[in-house]
Amino acid sequence: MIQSHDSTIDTLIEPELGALLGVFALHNFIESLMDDIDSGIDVPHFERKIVVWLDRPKRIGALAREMNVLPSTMTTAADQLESRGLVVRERDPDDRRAWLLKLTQTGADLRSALVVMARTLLCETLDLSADELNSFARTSLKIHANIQKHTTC
Amino acid sequence: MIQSHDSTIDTLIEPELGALLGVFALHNFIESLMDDIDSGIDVPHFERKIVVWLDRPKRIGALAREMNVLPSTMTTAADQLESRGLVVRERDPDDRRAWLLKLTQTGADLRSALVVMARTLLCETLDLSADELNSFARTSLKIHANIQKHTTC
DNA sequence: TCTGGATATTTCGAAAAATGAAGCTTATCA
DNA sequence: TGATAAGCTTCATTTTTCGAAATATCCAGA
Repeated sequence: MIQSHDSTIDTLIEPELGALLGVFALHNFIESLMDDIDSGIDVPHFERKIVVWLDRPKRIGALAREMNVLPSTMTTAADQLESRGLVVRERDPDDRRAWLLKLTQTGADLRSALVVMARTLLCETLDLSADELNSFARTSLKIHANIQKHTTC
Repeated sequence: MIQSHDSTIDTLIEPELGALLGVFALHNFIESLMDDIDSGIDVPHFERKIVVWLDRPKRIGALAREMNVLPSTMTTAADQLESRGLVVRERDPDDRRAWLLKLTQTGADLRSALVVMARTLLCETLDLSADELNSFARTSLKIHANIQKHTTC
């Protein structure tokens, strides 16, 4: 198992690569924060993520694509959220095959609590300046919008 | 299942919230890109992610914390990577309990291929200006560094 | 208008992934 | 020196996700 030093190399970091790792790190950090926050809330982890993603009513299939899971996985999670009164399924008026997941008031309250607390911890913990945060948010929003273009239902 | 409109509300988006969603979206987007890229590479998904995370040799426990998984999960994944010749385990010279995961040349080659291709697709697909990308990368690197402070082994 | 192909979601068994308790070794501290 | 904590591993169990098949709906082209 132990080999000589010559058979391995150290890799270099380029700026964009650092950006990727930063995004990964931030994503994982936020996830671990969310795990910590709601140890008192009996909602499974993935379902909690869905609640955060539901900034507006979305189709099950679109949400699955955004979150990089299969539709069948999203179906199961939606069942869970629905049984807990956090979302309702509504027919998409534009397409009778499709369903919209929409937060209930209970779901929206949970979402607000999750997001506000995660965001507060994020700003305090990561020590970004106002400029950095605004710029990061602006680019991040643009990225989000551009990605939506690629996954629009 | 179908309820009246009065029982649900629409939520508003604040900028920092958009930033969070952007990060989530970007993370998922990169992951789906990586899924697409290496359909010809017989390495499971999580193990591929580990390869990207190994910008330098890291302890199994530290890596597990960074990636928000349990050490036992990381052990299994490391076994896989080792059996494929992508990493080697080396004793941490500072602590004989601990192991460092270090990329082999094969692992480093795979990492370069994954990262370069993902980054190229990222820049072309998401249409960021050079300023936006550099600023995003800079903040992202800072975020990464700050998060490392919270998970240092 | 009709038809064939594509799409949206669901079901449910199978597969994959992750957990978590227990164990061994090593490090730290009083 | 002894007690406690930390790092990693093992392996049985649980959880999560996949994926094939099915049904309903949509849509473009003939």
